[in-house]
Amino acid sequence: MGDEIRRNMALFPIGIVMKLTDLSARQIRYYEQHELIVPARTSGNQRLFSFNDVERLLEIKSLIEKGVNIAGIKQVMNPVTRESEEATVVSELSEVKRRELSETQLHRMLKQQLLEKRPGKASMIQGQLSHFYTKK
DNA sequence: TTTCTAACA
DNA sequence: TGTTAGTA
Repeated sequence: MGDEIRRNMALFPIGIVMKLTDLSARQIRYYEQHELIVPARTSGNQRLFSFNDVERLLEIKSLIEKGVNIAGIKQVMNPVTRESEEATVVSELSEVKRRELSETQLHRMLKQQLLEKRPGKASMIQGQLSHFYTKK
């Protein structure tokens, strides 16, 4: 169960996540306000995202593109619980780790794990639920 | 330079 | 959501 920790390690600042997800900083922060994601924070109050955070953002992005609003996404996605706690626990360690890795190394790590570890999580219920929570 | 919060032409 | 202001 060590892979669980790796995926919840808070590693990247918002700038990297923006490029990785093609979401604006405004959107990322907005989704956080609605508790769709709960990234860790550095001692300087800067957000640090984990692989799970990025995956959740991609999932959110996908649903938004399908016309699902925040309320709908909240009901479709599992609420943030233990994941955020674990991310917080390792935030300090991660902050140090992050400085040991170059930006390009981080990009590699993410792309790899994101591409290989992606067994279609989309289920049928999402499409059906979107019918009720879609906002024209 | 990058990120943060708050606010609004 | 975009964007800007004033910081840290």
